[in-house]
Amino acid sequence: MYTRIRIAIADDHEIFREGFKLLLRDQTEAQLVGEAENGRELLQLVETAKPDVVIADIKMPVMDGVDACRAIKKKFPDVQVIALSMFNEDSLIVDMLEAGAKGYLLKNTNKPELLTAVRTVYEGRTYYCSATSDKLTRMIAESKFNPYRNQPIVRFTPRELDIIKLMCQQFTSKEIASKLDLSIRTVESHREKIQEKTGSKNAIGIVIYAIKHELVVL
Amino acid sequence: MYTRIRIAIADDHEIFREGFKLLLRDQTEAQLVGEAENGRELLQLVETAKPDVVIADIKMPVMDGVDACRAIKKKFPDVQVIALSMFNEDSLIVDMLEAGAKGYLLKNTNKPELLTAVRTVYEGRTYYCSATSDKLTRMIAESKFNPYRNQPIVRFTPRELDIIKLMCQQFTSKEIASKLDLSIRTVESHREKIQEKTGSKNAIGIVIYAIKHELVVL
DNA sequence: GAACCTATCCGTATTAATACGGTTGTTTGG
DNA sequence: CCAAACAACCGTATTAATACGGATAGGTTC
Repeated sequence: MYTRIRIAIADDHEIFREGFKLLLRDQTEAQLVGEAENGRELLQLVETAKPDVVIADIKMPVMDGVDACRAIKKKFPDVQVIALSMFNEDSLIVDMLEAGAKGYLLKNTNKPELLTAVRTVYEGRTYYCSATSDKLTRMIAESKFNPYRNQPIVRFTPRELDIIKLMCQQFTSKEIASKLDLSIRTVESHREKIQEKTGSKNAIGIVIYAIKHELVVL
Repeated sequence: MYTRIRIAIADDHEIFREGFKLLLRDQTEAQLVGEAENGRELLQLVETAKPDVVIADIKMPVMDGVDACRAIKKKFPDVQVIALSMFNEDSLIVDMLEAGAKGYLLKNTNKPELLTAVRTVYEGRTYYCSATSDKLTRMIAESKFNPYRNQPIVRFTPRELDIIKLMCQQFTSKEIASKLDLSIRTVESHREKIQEKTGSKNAIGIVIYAIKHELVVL
């Protein structure tokens, strides 16, 4: 093998980028050709460094991994994207695959798996870590994910985000209503809407969703 | 400077260990002399590799960072410990400092900060990242942390852990009672107790506590 | 401009969560 | 061995959260 696979990495945490750098040392199959702190930087990087494979965190400031992936696949369809995430979450997986990612890794991955993933997507196939693979199987089995009908895209209104954040601070609907100068019922309506959007059963589900999707900082 | 500071690192995630490895390369001040996946391994490592400074994750399988730190400080009082955590959480900070840690870093640290922390604790002083430092200031200001009176150690009974885990799965008290074959009231009593122990206002507080303290896996 | 969508808002009824109070049995430290 | 502490359990009363239903205003599409 005389051409090494060119890799670019995007993650807002330096420690993760460094971790990947080291995982990619001392082997001849792939080489790191650039790193980015967010989606926008990643786009420039793809343009200049011409990587074969991009490993991108899903949650990043400025531009997240989903949008970056979409933009990359539009402009450079031959660049393969591997999504990187803390959580093995249904909607995150679907979002990234929908955006064109060909791989999905959790952040507790290791060197052999990383190289396998890189090699696999470079060869045009898909690679999912075992937990994600299991999730996908279950999603299809439960028909939660129907490939013929697009999954609704969850987006929150400013008011909904206000309420999610305050909920995560353990404020009751009454307290939130008072803070935002609304009727309690209005706050409760928003909560119902959020519950529906997140597929939650109750407030706890909303909070867990918010944490997994980094809508709030712990 | 002819003696480099000897560092050992303990974290159950390979990617973090690799990240730290790389952060410690290309500089002459410190050198990594060993790595461990959990507290027990770390203890052996300290014995054999004789590090000056240990950087330890708080949450690890087999033996956590708090217990490992305590054991290290007991047997090797000259070894300085820097705690490493995802969260800037009051009780985690207090636990580690109580166990004898001289530094506290969040996992989104960077190379200069890491080296500063290592250098500082090596010189016998303490280093807290700015967020932790702020927390400590606030804790003292609010007298939440009274250095003359030990903070109560929070431990959960098996039943309480059962209930915490089921709560995080969005089960209601009624459902939990049914699953565990208890009265609803019993479950509710446990919840009250947990709320008290965690200093939470409601169920949401319990869930956030559980996530921060890794009592549950997301 | 009519039909549609959606964010924001709110009332009523039901169910769940919480506050306060208490019993029993076990473990533990003096 | 006794007192104290605590785990596990439950009843009653109050407050909060949720289900179901609907109103209004602003923007978009056809």
